[in-house]
Amino acid sequence: MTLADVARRAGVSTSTVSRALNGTAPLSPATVARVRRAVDALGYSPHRSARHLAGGRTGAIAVVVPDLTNPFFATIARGAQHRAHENGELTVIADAEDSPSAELELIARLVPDVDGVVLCSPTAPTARLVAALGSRPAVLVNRPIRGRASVVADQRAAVRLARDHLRGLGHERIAYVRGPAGKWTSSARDAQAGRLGLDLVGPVAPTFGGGARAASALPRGTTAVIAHNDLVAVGLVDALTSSGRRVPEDVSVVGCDDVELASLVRPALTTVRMPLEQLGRRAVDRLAEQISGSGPVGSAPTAADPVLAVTLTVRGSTAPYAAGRT
Amino acid sequence: MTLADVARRAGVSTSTVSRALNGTAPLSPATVARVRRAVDALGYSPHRSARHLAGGRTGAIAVVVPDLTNPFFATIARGAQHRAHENGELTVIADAEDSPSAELELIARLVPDVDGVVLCSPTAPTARLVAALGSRPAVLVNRPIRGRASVVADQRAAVRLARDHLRGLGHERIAYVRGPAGKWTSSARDAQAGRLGLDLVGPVAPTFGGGARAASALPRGTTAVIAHNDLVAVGLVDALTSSGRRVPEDVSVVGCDDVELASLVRPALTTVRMPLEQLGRRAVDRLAEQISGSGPVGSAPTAADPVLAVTLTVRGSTAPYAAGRT
DNA sequence: CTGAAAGCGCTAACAA
DNA sequence: TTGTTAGCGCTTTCAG
Repeated sequence: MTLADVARRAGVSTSTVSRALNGTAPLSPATVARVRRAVDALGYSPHRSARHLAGGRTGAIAVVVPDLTNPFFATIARGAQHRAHENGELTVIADAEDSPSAELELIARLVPDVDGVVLCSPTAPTARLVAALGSRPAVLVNRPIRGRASVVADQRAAVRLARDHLRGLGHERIAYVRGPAGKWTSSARDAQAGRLGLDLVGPVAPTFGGGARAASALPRGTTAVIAHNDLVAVGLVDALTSSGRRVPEDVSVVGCDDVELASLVRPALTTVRMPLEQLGRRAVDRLAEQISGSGPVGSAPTAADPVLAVTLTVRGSTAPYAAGRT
Repeated sequence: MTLADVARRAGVSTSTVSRALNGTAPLSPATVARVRRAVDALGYSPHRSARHLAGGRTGAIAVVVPDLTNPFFATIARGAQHRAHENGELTVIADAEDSPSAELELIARLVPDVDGVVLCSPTAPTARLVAALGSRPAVLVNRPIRGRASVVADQRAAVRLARDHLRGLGHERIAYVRGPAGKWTSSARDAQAGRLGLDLVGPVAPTFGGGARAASALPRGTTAVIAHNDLVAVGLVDALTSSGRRVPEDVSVVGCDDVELASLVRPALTTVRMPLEQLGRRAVDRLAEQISGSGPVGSAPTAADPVLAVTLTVRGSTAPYAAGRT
């Protein structure tokens, strides 16, 4: 089943079929219809490699995540794959196993075989990334780099939402546990926390253990704390609990990301939900623009980088501040 | 950078370079060495699509998982990618989003572009899978199908390990919460539970809610329960706890899979650890055999299907049975 | 053991 | 608006 078969069946030349399928040149509607009919009469589907070799698109995009076993990233990848699928593009999801060098290697390996790349929270140095990407279509997720397209979740709103919730509950001494220095999401959230006048704690590792560590570093008088992410929040709650302080009666805790874990622990975690699947979808949309886009792609993003809204999910780990009561 | 460049540099023909690189024909060691030197002097790397188009391998394999956001599957995928990478093959990880039809569609879409496919716990009907795979190299993970290669974790040992642990602790009335009918892992575990004479409960959905439901269906006098998986176990513990029964003082609970969650909840879950990454690696190994293997691949697995060992991770959710005491 | 030549299926000038 | 003609980079007969 090749282009030639279709051409024969439709009574036109192979180039006409090619053009009809790719919209590469103006064709008479009649011809297009005839070709289209032949195509699905024959159940034809183009040969990806042939198309690629001949200088066309590969019809595939790559999505690189730092840690596939982290549902946070897996969900973004899912959103991306979903959207790409709708566009008829194949998606190659690749796992960098939390290694910057593996990440770079993956990119290098994938780039020749796809039309574009989506990079989720890449961990490699900016300069390296820029070099690896060259002028290829690419979109960064949650890690803006000048001159390249990106899509991010609203980190400032995340911290603000958590703070406002706590304030509304009557809390005044609110601590914020910082995430690992160097990660964009950390810096973005940390900066906002500082701006908001929260008591900064950490940075700590973005893990359960990190949360435990943070628990013992809380300023005296703290009645509420916002953690850099859910895992830290859970570790924090655990440490707090085993040191005799009750959550939420004695201290309220808010997480960030709303991973599944947050709804499974007791008390369930109040947390900020990130639009994960949407991040993936938007990234693919932006990538599609670049791929089909005109001009020297890669260097000049066509539109403003979208900042996606986040929302607060209130659960059992937060309660009104009531000194003396309960 | 093409084959021709290498050929020129090495002073041989392109076909010789091709043969040297693929070991397709007997070549004098001297020639091979010369070619090899030229290759890495030039930093040459073959053009995947060209190679594919010309009838060679694509140098890529696909790994299809039913739910990428489930760390259980993501970890298997990681193992697979890791090993494939070592073999110099590119890995395409794809997410079926828990839809059997999407799964089938993915397979159909990927199969023409890869040398082989690894299917993790596929959810589509056997007949459909067989049809979709045709005679292409493929390996099934945790879902044996006659006539196709597969690699599985030892489900029987999993239940046995849990039972023995509980027995050793003095428990005699042990319940087993069954997973969803139709899944291979469920049936394998359920059958073993029956064989072992445990009190069967369920089946319930493999979720937190399923565990909660199971809690109220436990036979009177039950002092220990083994759940189909960790999520169910956690839901079970939660329901038990809120109905006033303490874990592990009143009833011991054992999960299965040892996902991260198991170590994060309180009490932490005693559970059976599955060799996830190893499953992925072995699957790729078996796939590699088929791909390079002789004979009509796909129909006659070359070796016996491996059954990988599992281990028990003891944590806080289990304790000795001591009627009357503590 | 090695070279020459013929495509694989498709796209992209270049004509018409 | 459409057809003709070259290849893309590689593998593979077929000679030698």
